[in-house]
Amino acid sequence: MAGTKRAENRAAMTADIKRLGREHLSTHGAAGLSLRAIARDMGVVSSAVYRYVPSRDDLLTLLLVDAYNDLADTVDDAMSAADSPRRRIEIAATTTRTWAVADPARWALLYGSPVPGYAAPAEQTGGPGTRVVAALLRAMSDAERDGSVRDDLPEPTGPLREDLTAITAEFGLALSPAATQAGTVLWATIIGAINLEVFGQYGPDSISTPESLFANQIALTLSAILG
Amino acid sequence: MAGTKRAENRAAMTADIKRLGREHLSTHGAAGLSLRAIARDMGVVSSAVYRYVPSRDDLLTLLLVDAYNDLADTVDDAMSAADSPRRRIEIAATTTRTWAVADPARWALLYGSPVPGYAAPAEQTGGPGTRVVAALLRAMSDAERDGSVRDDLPEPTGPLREDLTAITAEFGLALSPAATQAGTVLWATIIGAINLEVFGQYGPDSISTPESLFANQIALTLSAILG
DNA sequence: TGTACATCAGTGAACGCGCGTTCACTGATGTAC
DNA sequence: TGTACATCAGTGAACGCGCGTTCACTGATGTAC
Repeated sequence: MAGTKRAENRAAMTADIKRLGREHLSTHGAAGLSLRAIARDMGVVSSAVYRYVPSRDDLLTLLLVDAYNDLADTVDDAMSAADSPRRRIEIAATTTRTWAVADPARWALLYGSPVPGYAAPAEQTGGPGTRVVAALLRAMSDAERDGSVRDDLPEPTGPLREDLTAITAEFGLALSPAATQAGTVLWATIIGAINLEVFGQYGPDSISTPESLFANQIALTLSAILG
Repeated sequence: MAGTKRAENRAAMTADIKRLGREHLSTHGAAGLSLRAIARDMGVVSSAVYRYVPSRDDLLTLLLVDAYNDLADTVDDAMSAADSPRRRIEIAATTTRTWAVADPARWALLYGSPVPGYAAPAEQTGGPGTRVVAALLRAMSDAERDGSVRDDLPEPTGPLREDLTAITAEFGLALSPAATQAGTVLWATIIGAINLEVFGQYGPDSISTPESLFANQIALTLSAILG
C-alpha cells in the first residue's frame, strides 16, 4: 500500500500543503490563509488542493493542532531537563516566549484574537490546546508536594473554588484551589507579557532586551507564589 | 458655517459611519471591516462613503483611536473615585476588564493580534494608546511616594534599566526602574487575564465567575508589588 | 507477464460572492452680489 | 429678496482583484485475474 508512487506523492503533497500553510499563516495571518494562494505556490490549479484537504477551515484546524503540539513538544522537551519545580516553571515560561517570538503569527493563532467566522472544533483542539497549561499546573503540583508553594496565597471561595477544583480534577492533578488559582496568574502573566511583546505594544525600540524584562516579570510573579 | 443643513447632515453621516463601523468591528472583527458593508447598512451607494472617509484604513485608524480613548476615559473616570493608589490600581484593572468583556472585538482591536496588512500610524495612535498604562504607572508612582511599594522588588539591570528609565521619563513620572518594571508585570497580568477570558481560552462553562477569578489574580500579583 | 478494469491526480471552466477605489454625472444646498 | 454661480452629496457603472467550492473531464497509476 505505502511505498507506491501514489502514496509517496500524496505524502509529499500533503506535507507541502502544510508547510505552505504555515508560511502563509506567518506572513498573512490566519484570516489570510487561502487555498488558492497555496495552490498557486505549489504550481497547481486551485481545485487540486481539494484532493488533499476537505476545506479551508479544515486546513486551519490542522495547522492549529499542529502549532499547539509543536509548542507543547518544545516546552515539554525543555522542561524535562530541569530538576526543581521552580526551574521547570521558569523554563516553561521562557521557552514559550522564545517559541512565540520566533513566529508571532503562529503564536497569534493560538493565543491572539479569535479568527472571525472560524470556530476551532473542540474535539480536535481541546487536548493539544491545553498541554502547556497542563504542564505548568503539573509543575505547580510538584511544587506544592515538596512544600515550596507559599502558604499565604489568596483563597478562592464559592463557585470559583469549585470551578478550580473541577479543572485540577480534569487534568488529573493533586493541587489545591489556591495553587491552581496561582497557576492561572502565572499563565496570564506569561500570555500577557508575550502578547505585549510580539503584538508590538511596547512600541519600536522601547525595550531593547525583552528577554531579560520577561525573565524579571516571571521572577516577580513567582515571588508571590513560591516561598 | 455650522448649523446649516449640510453641516448637520455631514455630522450625522459621519457619526453613523463611526457607529456602524463599531458595530461591524464587534460582529466581524477588524479584518472584516468593510466600507461597502457600512454603505449598505446606511442605505447608500458604496462610493458615497468616500465623501466622509478617505479610505478603509483611515476609518480603522479612527475607530482605533476612538476605542483607545473610550477605554481610557472609562478607566480615568472610575479611578478618580478612589483614594489610595492600591485601590486605584485595582479599579483600573477591573474597569479595563469590564470594558473588554462588554465588547470583545473592540478589545481585540486594541490588545489582540495585529490586523494583517494594517499598521496603525503611530502619530495618531501613540498618545491615546498609552493612556491606560500611563494611568497605571502614575498610580505606581503615587504608591512609591507614599511608601506602599515593597522594597524587595527585583532590580532591572543593564540596558533594561535604562530602557525603563527612559519610559518613565517619557511619561513625565517619578518612578524607580524596579517599580516601573513591576508596573509592566501588572499590565501584563491584566492584559493576559483579560485575553484568556475574552478570547475564549478558558473554554465554555469552565469558569462561572470570571470577575472573581480576575480580582483574585490581580490581588495575588499586587501582593508581590505593594507592601 | 500481460491485459482489463478501477482508482486517483490534476485540469480548466464556471458559479457566486465580496472587496476597495475611481470617475463622470445629476440634483440639491449654500453663498455672494 | 432674488438671481447666478460655486460647492457638495449621492448615483451608477465600471475596473481589477481575490476568494471557496463544484464538476465533468483526461490521463496516469495501481490492482486483480
